[in-house]
Amino acid sequence: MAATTTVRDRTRREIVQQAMTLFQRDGYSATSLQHIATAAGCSKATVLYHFNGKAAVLAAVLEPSHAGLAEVLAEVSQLPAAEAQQVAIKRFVALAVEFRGVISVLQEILPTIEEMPEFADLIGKGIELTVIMAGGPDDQLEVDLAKFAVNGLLGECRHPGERTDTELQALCDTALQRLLRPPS
Amino acid sequence: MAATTTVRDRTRREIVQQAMTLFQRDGYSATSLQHIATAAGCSKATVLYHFNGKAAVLAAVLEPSHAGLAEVLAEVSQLPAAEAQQVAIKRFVALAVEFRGVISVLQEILPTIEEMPEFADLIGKGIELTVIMAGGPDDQLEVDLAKFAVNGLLGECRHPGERTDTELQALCDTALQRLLRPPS
DNA sequence: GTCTATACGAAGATAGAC
DNA sequence: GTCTATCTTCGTATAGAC
Repeated sequence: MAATTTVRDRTRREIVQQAMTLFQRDGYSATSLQHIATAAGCSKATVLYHFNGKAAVLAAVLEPSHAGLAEVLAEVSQLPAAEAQQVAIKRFVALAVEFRGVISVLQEILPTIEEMPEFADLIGKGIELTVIMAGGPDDQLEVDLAKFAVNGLLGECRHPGERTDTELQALCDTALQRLLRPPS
Repeated sequence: MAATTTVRDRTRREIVQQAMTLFQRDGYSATSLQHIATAAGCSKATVLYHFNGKAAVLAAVLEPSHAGLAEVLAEVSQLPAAEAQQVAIKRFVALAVEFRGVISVLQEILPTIEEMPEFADLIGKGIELTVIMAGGPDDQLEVDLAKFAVNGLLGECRHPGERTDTELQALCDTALQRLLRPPS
């Protein structure tokens, strides 16, 4: 009941794939369900049969990065605090570079995220990892600086093509090293 | 022909005032012309008589911060490079704190800014000041870190009410001091 | 000069035929 | 599962009252 590729699955995947491309190129709000449907070769109603609204399409687009974040968080949570911080920073930068294409979409919807319960868990996990990168929740200044670093990093991940993955990684590493200090 | 407060001026100001409140509370794209008109006590068409579209309303909302940015830029441009950097950082943080309320709106529209010529100058001036904060255009790494810092700062200016202006200023000062180094 | 009334195309979303 | 037809609301535009 699992490994067979149904028509349903193929259509779904095509919609997600085309939506991801359009969201990255034109932005989330500038991309209509009609655009997605046309690119995927189906009708608007078909998109809404597979996904419970435009936000659900976005949730599907973000799912791989969500899963990656959850995996990093689970791994880091089992380490002692001092070690966890360094590993979290390294893993987070790698994650941001890997999914840099969809990060601009995340930035765009952030102001209106409150009314999108689809993304509450994604945002929550992001905050959890941010606290770990700050070396724990005790030093409020370091937590704030970690949030500052995350915002800077997300902003830098936009502008696709301006930088190679290697260059982006180097820049983010430098910035986070300057910003985040281990607790003394 | 100048100092008299016409009905026109009063209506215009009311529209801008209400639009600012709604943009900050609900986001730019989630705020309709109808919402603005109702809050301002007039009709949708009246809003469009005074402003040439929704983007023009936003431009009016952002005008004070735009003017502040232009003033800082003009002032800093006349200083020698080494001194300009420090002054630019100080002034930019103060500017961000002063206009923290509208910054989330700026962040929201950034992905679609290309199709909004109304804001080309605002964005351009922001980039100019960023380069100055980096200590000049020569060291690409420092320029990138300055952009990184600006993104982090803009992100922190959201969440109204979480921090006082003083706390926000202290945080941004610390972050920019850690991130940006004077050229050696 | 300032506003109300009305109309148009496109958006997200739903109902129902096949 | 996929479609056409339809609904509501959006941003935008214009005609015309005062």
